[in-house]
This record gives sequence, C-alpha cells and structure tokens, in this order.
Amino acid sequence: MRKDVVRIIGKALDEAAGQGLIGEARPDIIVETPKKEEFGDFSTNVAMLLAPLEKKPPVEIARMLAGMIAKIPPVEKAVVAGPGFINIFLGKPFYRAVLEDILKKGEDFGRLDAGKGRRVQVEFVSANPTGPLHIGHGRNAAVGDALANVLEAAGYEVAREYYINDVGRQMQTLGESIRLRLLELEGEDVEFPEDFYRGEYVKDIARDYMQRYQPDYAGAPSFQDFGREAMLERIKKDLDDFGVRFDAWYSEKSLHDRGLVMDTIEELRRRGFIYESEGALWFRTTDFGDDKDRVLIKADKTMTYFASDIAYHRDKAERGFSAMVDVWGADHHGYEARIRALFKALGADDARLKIIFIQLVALLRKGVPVPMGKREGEFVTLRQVMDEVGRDACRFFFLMRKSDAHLDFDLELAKSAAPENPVYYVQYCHARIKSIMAFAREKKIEVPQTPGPAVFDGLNAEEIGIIKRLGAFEEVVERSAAAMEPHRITFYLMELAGLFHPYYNRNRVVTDDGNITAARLLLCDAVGNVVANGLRLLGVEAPSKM
RNA sequence: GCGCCUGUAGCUCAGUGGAUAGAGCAUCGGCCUCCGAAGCCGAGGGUCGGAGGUUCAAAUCCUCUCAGGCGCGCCA
Repeated sequence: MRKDVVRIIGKALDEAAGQGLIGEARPDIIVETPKKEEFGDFSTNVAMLLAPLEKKPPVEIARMLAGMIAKIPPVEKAVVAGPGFINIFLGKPFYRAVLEDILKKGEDFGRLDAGKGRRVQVEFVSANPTGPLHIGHGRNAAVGDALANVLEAAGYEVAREYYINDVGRQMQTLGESIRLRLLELEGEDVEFPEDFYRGEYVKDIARDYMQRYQPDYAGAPSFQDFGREAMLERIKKDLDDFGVRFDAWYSEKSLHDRGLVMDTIEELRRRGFIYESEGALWFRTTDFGDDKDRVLIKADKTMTYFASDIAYHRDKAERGFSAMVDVWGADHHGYEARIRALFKALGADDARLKIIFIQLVALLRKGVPVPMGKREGEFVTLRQVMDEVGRDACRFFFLMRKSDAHLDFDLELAKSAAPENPVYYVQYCHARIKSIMAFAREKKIEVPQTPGPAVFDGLNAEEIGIIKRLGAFEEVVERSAAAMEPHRITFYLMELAGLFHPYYNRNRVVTDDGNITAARLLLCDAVGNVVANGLRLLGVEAPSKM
C-alpha cells in the first residue's frame, strides 16, 4: 500500500526532473501515515529533504510536486502543509482495491516476498536438559517461534533449531542426582548435596529408571544418558503443547564426537588466535573487542562450554544461512562479544548474526509478585503457567512486550475473561465477526465475492479508515521481520481490534439495505481474515466461538 | 570500576528524525426488548529521568549525567 505511494512520488519526481524543475539527486523518499486524518492518507517530507539540495524553499518545491502528484491516479488530491509536507489523499477506488486484495488473498494476505527465499536460522530455547522449562524459557520459545513465523511470512526460508547442552559438568550432576535419588528409593540414607538438582522431577526419573531396570539393572543405560533422554522427552512435550516445533535438535555432544571442537581450536590456532598460559589454552578474543581473553581448555584438560559454543557457531556459519538469530536470556549478554569474536577470527561476517535478548519475566498474581527462587528446584515452570492460564493467553502475554523489556505477567489477568485482558480482546474480535457472518448466512444474505463500486460506495469514512489499517498489515509484517520484533504484530492486532469493536457497536452490519449490508459483511470478513492471519503468526488460536 | 538493557500519564507499556506525544489498566459517570456486553461511549490526567549538542525539525541521533536491572570465573 505504502509502496504504491512511494511509486507515485517517484513518478512525480521523475517528471519534475524531466521538465528541468529539479535536479537528478534523489533523497530517500519517506512516506508516513500521518497521525491525523486531516493530514491525508499518506504524507511525505520529500520536498523538505530536497530543499537544501535544490537551494529552494521547501514549500515552493512541495507546491510544484503536489501539483504533479495530484494528477496521478488513484490520488484524489495532494496538498502542501506546514513546513513543506505533502499530504496525499487517495480516492475510494484505491481502498476498494485494497479490500478486494485482502479478500482474494485470504490466508495469504500478509505473505510477502521481501525475504526472497533466503535461508535464515533461528536458534531458540536451547535450555539445558537438566530440568524442566521454566517461565523464562517460555518467553524465549514464544518470541523465537513467533519471530520464525514472521520471517517465514516475510518470505524467508526458516530453520528452527534447538541446541542441546548434553555434555559436561551439569549432565554429570544430573546423572549423579538421579543415582542418589535411586539409592533413596531403595531405602538407603543418602546425603543429597546442595548443588545437585533437587527438583521433584529427578525423583520421577529415578523412579522410572528403577521400575524399568530392576532388579538386576542388566543392560541399563547410564544415569546420565537416561536422564538426558527423559528430560528431552519432557521438554519436547512441553514445547509441543506450547505449539512450538523445531526442525533440528543439535547436540553439543555430536560436536565432540565429530571432532569439530578440536577442529575449530586448530583453525583458530592456525590463524594465530590461540595461546597457552598458566596451563590453559586461550582464545585471544580481545583482538576483536572482547573485554578479556577466554579459556577453551582448562588446566585440568577439560573443555569449557565456550569451546563447544565456538564449534557450534562455526558450524552454523558454514551452513550457508544468510542470517542466524540466537535468542538468549538477557543474563547471557556478556557472551555476545566473544561469539562475535569467533566470527571475526574466522573471517566470517558477524553482521549475519543477530542476537536477541529476552528479559526476565516477573510473575504476578493480582499484582503481587510470585516468588521464583531457583533454589530447592521450586521455580515456576512453563507447564504450570500454561496449564493455569492456557496456551493462547500465555503466548500472547509473552509477545506483548519488546523482548528486551522486562515483562510483568499477571496470572490472574491472563486467565480472566474480563475486558482488561488483551488476549480476549483480540480473539473476541475474531469470534464476533465469525458470529456475524453466521448470522448473515442464516438470513440467507447474498454476499458478492468482491465489492463492486456500487457496493463499496456504501462505506463511510470510518470503514475506509479500517480498510486503511488492514492494508497496513503487510507493512507491519515486513517491519516486524526486518527489525526482528514479533511484538509489533501483537500491537497491531490490539489496535485493529480497537478499531473494529467501537465500529461494530455503532453500526449494524446486517440491515435492510442490500448494498450496505454486503459492503459491511465484506469488511467484517476482511477484518476477521487479517486478525486470524496475525494471530497465526503469534501462534495463538483465532476462535470462532468463545 | 567496565559493558549491555531500561527510564514516556497513578500503574503496565506503544511510539519509522516530523505536525497538538498515544494505548490499556486503574479512577469517576453512562450504554444490552435489536448481528456476541470477553463489547462500547464520556471525563480527568505528561518538565518523554536530567543537561548539553547535531538538525529546518529530537521521545527518537551524539556526548555527558542520574536512577533501576543484568553481566563481568580455567562456573554452568
């Protein structure tokens, strides 16, 4: 929609240049949708940008361009305002075409080719398989998945990946924790160390292990392997119920098994970024802006997690993605510099790597914070929240904020069927429209496929305004993808619902007037369609009944 | 101390360098014989943390500063 206007302005500029009225220099054409209706459907500051280049007053240039723009259909009029804005008013035929386009495209409205099929990887959640997913992972999952959806809609080919930290100290601790719990079950008196995994889930796993392999434990897997599988199964189930699926589960262990960790270290050594000191092996990340150098192999000859991480990212970088997105908890932001250092050390373009940080979620209950101490394993799990408030509310709430902003998640609000709950505000919009459509069908009202001029002329300014917002959906998707900010979809939907509900309350859709009824039904259909498409990107249901 | 994030209405937050800074909640007052009241209408509310700077134009960009959060291990 905006692109059409950009094209129109471009045409006017070309014509002005052709007539020798301006030079060939072209500033970036900025077209915006003004906040006020009286400023038109679109507005551009191109004359003000041109003024210094042409050494003419902006208003003079604006007048000249406005005259040319006004002659290009479907522009109805173009007026100069303020310091040199050109406000452009489009005619009804334009908005009729927009409505037609939305209805014709249906589910595909909002699907773009901006990505041109380029491959993008989104790696998210990647929680250690040593415990169940907690609320923070939930936000990570919601953001990562919605972002992947948005990128897909924008025309990228997206790969969703989960990186599993399945070797090292914490896996050993998990194995040991299970072993001790098993001994307990067998009646032994054990002292359970403070820093072991103390959650109930460990006891569950130990119980499973016992039931499956007792009495002689012949052929039983190691506690660690058993624990890993049990935890992954549980995590997958949680994510599945949350509506999140991955294309790949990438094992850290597999990096070691294939020798890629040592390979990577060797490559860095060849490139001269590795040195030994105090018995340890270091990567000189300070060459690339990190605060300090980082250890890859400790003095005890075991590897750090960072060693795996660089091997993993090296592998990613070689897989030919045009962009790689890592979604991390905000407490990991200190890692960004060292991962970027790896890219630079390998001569790879680290601009391809985008790291999104997910800030903490504060759970509230009627405004009172829910304690979330991680000690004793009593943190709030994604499962608990999902079970309490439902998947839709849960996902929607996680996407109501910019990911790098703290999020207050009020459980009572999320599950309340009250007007102040934004999830239902948007879903209700969809359900309401479906209900209206059903009502019209019951009344055997004929609705044309597309709005002809006679039908469309029945629509008033408020309805045209809604169509204008509907048309902007494509742009919202595009910007959301470009900025990698899925929350923009959420805000758009709340705004759209905020246009529709008041409109509905003031206007009857099904009336005695055939043309008006048809036009309004088509408008409703389009709104419902866009709401459904937007909710799909968020991974939230668009119910027909509530 | 250094680095990253955040300071916008009482609260929670939007806000592409543009025109008189917006929502929702909360508060107060109204609307269901009529397509879904999980909805709508109306009212009050602001030194965009502060100070400089760039610009025709700054909540937005730059510098400094104040406040809060997080991170700064041969931890995971």
